[in-house]
Amino acid sequence: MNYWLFKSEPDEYSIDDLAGEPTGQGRWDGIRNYQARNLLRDQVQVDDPVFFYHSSCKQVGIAGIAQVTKAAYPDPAQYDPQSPYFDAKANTEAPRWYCVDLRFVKKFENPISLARLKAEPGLAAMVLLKQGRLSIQPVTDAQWNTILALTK
DNA sequence: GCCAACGTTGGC
DNA sequence: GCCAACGTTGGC
Repeated sequence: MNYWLFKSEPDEYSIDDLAGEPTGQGRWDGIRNYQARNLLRDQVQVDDPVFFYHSSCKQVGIAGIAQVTKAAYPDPAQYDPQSPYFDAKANTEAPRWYCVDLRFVKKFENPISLARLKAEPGLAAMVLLKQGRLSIQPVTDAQWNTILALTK
């Protein structure tokens, strides 16, 4: 089992959107970066816990927790010419892009801001702080626990 | 396979 | 809206 941090712009898809999914699950699609794709396809497993991170918004930071309910499968949006995530070079024999399904677990009463994460000495090695642009990131056990402690 | 040009992400 | 960081594209 691995811990993760997934980034989303809340204007596009927020933790409240996930919490409000009528089926109880949401699809994490639209990943169009190879490094993120590889992590999603090869390492993200069912039941892995995920920090839900809000980027490019008023309250940048970790908004809550989700959990993987379905491991990687080809992202249907890559085949849909109407979708902004359409990829003409993708085909069903050789999918390029993958997605997973998530369920909502909890929303933090107080989101943990990026500034707070930066201020925490134990988190200096976080991928988020080292390689800010990666949208699917591994989180170590120690980092996970350190961050959870900040919510209390 | 190098690398310049270009596009995107994302914090501020 | 600016701009730094960095990923991707494409000519050679």
